[in-house]
Amino acid sequence: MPELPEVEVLARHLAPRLKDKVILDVEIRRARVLRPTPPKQLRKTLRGARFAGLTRRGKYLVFTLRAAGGRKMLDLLGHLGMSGRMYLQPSAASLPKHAALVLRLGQESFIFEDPRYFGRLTLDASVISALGPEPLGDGFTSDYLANALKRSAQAVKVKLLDQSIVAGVGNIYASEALFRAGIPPRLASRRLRRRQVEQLWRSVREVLARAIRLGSTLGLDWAGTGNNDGIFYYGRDASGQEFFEERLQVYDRAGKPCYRCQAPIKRIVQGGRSTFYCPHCQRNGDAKTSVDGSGVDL
DNA sequence: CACCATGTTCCTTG
DNA sequence: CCAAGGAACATGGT
Repeated sequence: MPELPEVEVLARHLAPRLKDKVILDVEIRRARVLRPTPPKQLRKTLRGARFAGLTRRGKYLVFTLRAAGGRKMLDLLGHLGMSGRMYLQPSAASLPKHAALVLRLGQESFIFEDPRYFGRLTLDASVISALGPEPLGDGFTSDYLANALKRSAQAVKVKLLDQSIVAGVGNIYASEALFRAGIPPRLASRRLRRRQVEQLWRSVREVLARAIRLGSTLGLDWAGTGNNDGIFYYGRDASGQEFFEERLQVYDRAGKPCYRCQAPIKRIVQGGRSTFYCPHCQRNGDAKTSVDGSGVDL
């Protein structure tokens, strides 16, 4: 379930529930997700530690813990990969099939499950330093983006997925942001005009901010027992209806009519990943390409 | 059976 | 040295 908005909503959800909880025991069921931390070290470090804070950086969760007994603080890094989930459940409940790691907190247990085991929960925080600025933070300006794009011949869509340029944009919101900005995904990033960079910069922020807002109001079922399993790309509301208040405009809509112009949405492959776009709304003409250039709306 | 999937990392090629 | 492309990771859904 991962991209910046989902991770952000998850962090907000978990933070107050984990605060001050003590890790009584650690069950490692798939050591692969700890990489590169050795299981023994993780167990020793976490046992007796107390949750102090939870933040997000890019698509990573950063759990801050106070080490057992001492005043030493440590960071535990979480990443959901493609299919990961993290949630609390009653300790007596049975574990999901693909539980990778369980932290026993008393009445409740913290579960990290991930069918594909691409996700991570590790003491190695080195990856964080390679991340670009937070798209919703002050470090991400249109000047910064212009500079980051200006020398590369790589397609702008591929560039948006580069976590060292901006942290947290994934395959879904990259397509969404380009649609909103009216920019063709195959355009070489160095070919963007200044106005397009500006629109892209704004669109990235708007698309992510809207998704966070949507996810914050859904009443998600983090354990995945119901319809709303914490993924809010797709999903249904309480009555089983697909909720569709202006959600995804192009992603996974190949062949369906563009909401803006009715032209069929196209799917192409870039860097081995699907890209969806509207061939009519996202042309490189100079004129009125922006789908929505109005309010900043954060 | 075939193909697709929200992500990252490693290896090869140019 | 760097940029770009592709495979690998592992499982499930359609």
